[in-house]
Amino acid sequence: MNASMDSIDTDLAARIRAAIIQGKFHEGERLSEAQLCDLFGVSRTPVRLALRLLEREGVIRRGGGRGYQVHSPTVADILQAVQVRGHLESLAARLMAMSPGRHNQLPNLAAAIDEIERLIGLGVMDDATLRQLQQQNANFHKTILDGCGNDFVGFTCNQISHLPMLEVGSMVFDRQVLSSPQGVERSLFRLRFGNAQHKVIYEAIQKGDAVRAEGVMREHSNTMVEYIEVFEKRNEALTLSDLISYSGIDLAQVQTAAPLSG
Amino acid sequence: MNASMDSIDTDLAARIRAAIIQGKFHEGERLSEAQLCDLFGVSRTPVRLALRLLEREGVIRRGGGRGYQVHSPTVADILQAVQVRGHLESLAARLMAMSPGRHNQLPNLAAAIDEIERLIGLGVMDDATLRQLQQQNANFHKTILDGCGNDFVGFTCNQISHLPMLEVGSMVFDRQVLSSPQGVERSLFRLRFGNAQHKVIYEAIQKGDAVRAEGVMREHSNTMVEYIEVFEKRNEALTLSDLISYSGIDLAQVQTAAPLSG
DNA sequence: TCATGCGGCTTGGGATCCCAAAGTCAAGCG
DNA sequence: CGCTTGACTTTGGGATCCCAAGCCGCATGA
Repeated sequence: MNASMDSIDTDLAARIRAAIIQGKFHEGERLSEAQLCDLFGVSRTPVRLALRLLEREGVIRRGGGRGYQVHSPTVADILQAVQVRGHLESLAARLMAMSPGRHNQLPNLAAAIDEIERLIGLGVMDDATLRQLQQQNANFHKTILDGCGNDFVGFTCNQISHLPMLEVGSMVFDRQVLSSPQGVERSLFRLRFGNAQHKVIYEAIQKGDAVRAEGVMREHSNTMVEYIEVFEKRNEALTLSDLISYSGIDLAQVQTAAPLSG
Repeated sequence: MNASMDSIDTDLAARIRAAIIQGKFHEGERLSEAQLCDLFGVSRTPVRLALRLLEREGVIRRGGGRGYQVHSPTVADILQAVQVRGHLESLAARLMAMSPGRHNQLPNLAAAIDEIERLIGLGVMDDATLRQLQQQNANFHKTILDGCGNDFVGFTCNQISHLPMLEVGSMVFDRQVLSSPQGVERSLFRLRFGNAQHKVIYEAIQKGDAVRAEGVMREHSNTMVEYIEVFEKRNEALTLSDLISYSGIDLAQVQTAAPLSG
C-alpha cells in the first residue's frame, strides 16, 4: 500500500518515472503506448493518462511526429531545479517573517529544530536515524511553506517535487560516504551546520526580519547545491542513482516490471 | 486553428478552464464526467484526460469521495501567483546578470524596449497597439527566462502560466479605464514606468549587477500586484472577468458550448 | 537509376463497454 | 421513532474496439 495508494495511472506514472530516472530507457528512446502496455501489463487508457502526466512533468517529451521520447533529467537539471526550489523557499521564508500570524507556527519550527539536534546528538548515521532526520527536516521546510500565507508557493514547489531530491525537505547523501567514520563525521557536521541555519531562519522569522530570513534560507538551499557539485567534481560520471537517498521517494521500492499476470 | 491546434483533450481542458474562470460553474460544484461529456459533445476519454490536467493545474480538486469539484481561482489567488511568478523572474534576472553568455541576448532585450517605447509614443491605446505591446513585453520577459541559463525557471513559470494573467509577459488592464482620456493617460504613464524599469533591468544585466537586476525585476513584478490591488480596493466584488485582458489568452474566443452535432 | 506515387502497416486518439466501488434510499428491526 | 443494513443506482476506472493520420517500402515510370 506504499506505492499504490492511488489509482493505477498515478502509480504507473511513478513506475515509468522511476524507470526513466534509473536509466532503464535510453535517453531519447521512443516510448510507444503498446510497448508500455505489455511491459506493465495494463491497458492503454492508464498508460495514456500516465504519459500525459509525465509529459507535464518534463521527463518525456513529444518527439518529432508520433509518440513520446524519454528526456531523463541529468544531475545538472536537478541542480537547476534545486536552485529554483530554494529560491521559492526563500520567498516563503520572507513572507512568513512578514506574516502577522506566523507565531502560531513557530512552535512547529522549534520542535523540528530540537528534534534534529537530538538526533544529531546520537552520533549515529544509521538508516532509521536518517529517516527521522529527513522527516524533521521536511517538517521544518513544509511549515514555512504552509505558514508563509501564500499558498501558491507551496503549490509551485509541489509541481516540481516529483523529481528525485526535489521533494521539499529532502536530504541528499552520498551512499559511500556514510560507510567510513570520517564520512559520518563530515555528514554530522553538515547536519549541524544546516540546523544552525535553521535556527537563524527561525529567529529571523520570529523577529520579523524578512530580509535575513530570505537570505539565510537561500544560503541554506545553496548548501545542497554545493554538496552535489562537490560530488560532480569528484566523480565525472555521476548519475542520479548515486545520489538519490533519503529524499522521501525511495526508488528502490518502486517496482519496474509487471508483477502479476492474468 | 487558434484554440484547437492541439488534440481534443487539450482544447477541452482549455474550454473547461475558461468556463470555470468565467464563473460558469459554481464554486465547489461537482463535475461529473458524463455531464461534461454531453455538455461538450465528446466521449469520456478526452474528458478524463482534461480533468487530470485541470486537477494538476489546481482549478479542480478531488472532492471528498467521487468526482471533482471546481475550485475557481479568486483574485487573491491570482495575486499570490503573480507574486510567485515575479519571484521566479527575479531569479532569472539575477542569473542572467551572472551569466557569461548573456550578451548574445541583450539585443533582443533592447529591441523589445525600443519597440515598447515606440508604441507608447503613438499615444493611442487601441486593441492592436495593446496587443503589440503585450507581445513585446512578453518578448522581454521570455528573453530573460530563456537567457538565464537555468531552464527550470522558465519551465516552472510555464507550469503556472495557464491561469489568467500568469502567462509570462501578460499585461493587465481594467477594461473601463481605457474608455476615458484620463484612464488612457494613466495607462500610458504606467507603461512608461514599466519600460523604465525594463531599461534599468537591461543595464543591470549588461553590467553584471546581479543584485540590482534581481531587485528591480522584483519591483517590476510588484507593480502589477499593486495595480490589481488598487482595483480590489475600489471594487469590492472584483471578479477575474473584470481584469482579464491582453494576457495572451483570450477567454472570449474560447467557446464553452459544443458547436457541432452528429 | 532515381524519383515519385500508391498501398499497407504501425501507432496514437476517441468512443464504447464492462466492472467495481461508493453513495443513497428504503425497509426492517430494535 | 431511530438506527442499521442491504439493495439499487450512480459514477469513475480500466479494457477493448474503431478510425484516421503518419511512416515505410515497393513498384513503376521517366
